[in-house]
Amino acid sequence: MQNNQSDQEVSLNDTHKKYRTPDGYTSDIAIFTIISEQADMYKPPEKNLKLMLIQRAKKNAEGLPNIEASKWALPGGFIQPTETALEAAKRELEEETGIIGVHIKHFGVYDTPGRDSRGWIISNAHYAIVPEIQLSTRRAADDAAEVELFTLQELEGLELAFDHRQIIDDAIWFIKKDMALTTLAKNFLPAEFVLSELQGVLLTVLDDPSIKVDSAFFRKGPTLPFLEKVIINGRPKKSNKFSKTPAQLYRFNDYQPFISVYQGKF
Amino acid sequence: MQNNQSDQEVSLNDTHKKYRTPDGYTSDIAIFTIISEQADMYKPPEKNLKLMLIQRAKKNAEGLPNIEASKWALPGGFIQPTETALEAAKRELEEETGIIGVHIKHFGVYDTPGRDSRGWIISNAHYAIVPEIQLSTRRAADDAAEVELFTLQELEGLELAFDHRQIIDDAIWFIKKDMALTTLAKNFLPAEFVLSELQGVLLTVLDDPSIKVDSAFFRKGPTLPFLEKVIINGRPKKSNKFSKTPAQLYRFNDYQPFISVYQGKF
DNA sequence: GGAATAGTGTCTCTTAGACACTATGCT
DNA sequence: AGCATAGTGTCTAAGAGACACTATTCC
Repeated sequence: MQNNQSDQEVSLNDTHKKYRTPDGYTSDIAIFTIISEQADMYKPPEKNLKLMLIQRAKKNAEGLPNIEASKWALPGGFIQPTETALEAAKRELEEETGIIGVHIKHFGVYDTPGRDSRGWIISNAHYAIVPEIQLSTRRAADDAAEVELFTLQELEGLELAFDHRQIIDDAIWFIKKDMALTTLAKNFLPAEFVLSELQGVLLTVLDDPSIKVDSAFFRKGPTLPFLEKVIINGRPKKSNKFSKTPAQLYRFNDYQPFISVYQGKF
Repeated sequence: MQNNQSDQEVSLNDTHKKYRTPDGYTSDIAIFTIISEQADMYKPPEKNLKLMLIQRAKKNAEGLPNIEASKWALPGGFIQPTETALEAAKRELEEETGIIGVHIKHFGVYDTPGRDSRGWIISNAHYAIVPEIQLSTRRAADDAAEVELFTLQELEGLELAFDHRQIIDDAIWFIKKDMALTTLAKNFLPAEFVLSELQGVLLTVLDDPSIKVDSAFFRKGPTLPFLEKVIINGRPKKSNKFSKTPAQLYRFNDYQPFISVYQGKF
């Protein structure tokens, strides 16, 4: 940080004669949510993965034409010297949506020379997972013209700012990988959920018989080491939220799965 | 980059009044190799994962006391505006060891305020995998007092500079994960190799019955979708390098495995 | 022949997945 | 009763892992 001028500082300044410093250090966030569209009562809803983007203003604060104006972009902003990129992402997520306490993960650095025509600007990319309720209520409050949720299909045709196409593609790849290999799915689910909910979340992103086929998934589910049945007063807790027949509620525990390609199936 | 002074540049400079820019943007590399110690002829050698570190000089170029002097550190240096962090890592790896064309992967950003007492310095961390021959020959040529290879055990007691303890711990974690989930192992092996070689590489980092137990590993090996037998003139190509009985040679193909915790074993 | 690594034959136990069936509770 | 979802019983095929065995080659 910018503290005492020791002789180390001098030697750093010396170094600076040879090495330029970046013109900006920013943090961008791909905010994902899964929107459930409840078709009927007692029916598992249609689930779709959506990404939140903002549309860049035509003019900047000084009334001058904005760069990459009216294109869609990831929310983000400059990182301050008193915070890490991840903290900046959390702060910006709160500023943008009012949401705190959700899962945010750093997944990459984008520093290709020329990626931003304004200068040498480095972006740390994160993805965040937000429960849909928090996001949709907030969205209504906000200026709806500028903030929008897009399905992965809708993203195809969109004009995106800077190298955000690449960042978004990478984000989607990371979210798929983490969904398959970690208990990331828990961030899309309430604390207690039913197996068909978990299945629905996984299917928004993964396409695998072991998930798609009910007989396989419902048999495997109860044995997964990172899931446990919710028991209350010694009796299994059940729910009717998506079916007439009461379904067992599950929750994630703290088990972190670790698997290997030299062992599994393909 | 530092090009024309357009009005975008002005607006950026405006922004700079509110947002400071970093004092340095660096790239660090954890250079790993697996050292084989051949006990006898016709015997699979002892393999050990080692990490290359450099010892920081007591004094800097101007003869002043160096910061974090005589502690061990990851090789690295400042990134230039004309290159990405990954390109800088490649360049620095070449400067440090003369090695080009090996596997380098970015795995994290370290930007906690105060991590470097000289200022706001951001480090991009990479790991690189280097075949041992290239590294050991080069090491002899270099100033051997400053560059050394350490086993993971030897790292425990070492005094490390800056936050490099954390970076190294993370690097080891990433290398384990990538070894288990991708075909990373190929970067530690010659193009054509024998199953026991692959097994030896995996065992330097992973501890799993499916790898450790010969009967499981040698049976699974030939069926792994990312491996193929080397066939020459319609005949399987075999080698005696580690055994009296000729052993089948394998190579990696381009298949990228993708597995899921909702399907496999634990 | 002895020794050491490579690889297979066979058995057991577990699991994925297919398919049919039962259970529950709303309308 | 009809219907939709939840979940189980049972079978088959495949795979993991244990164990014992064979194969190859050098000494």
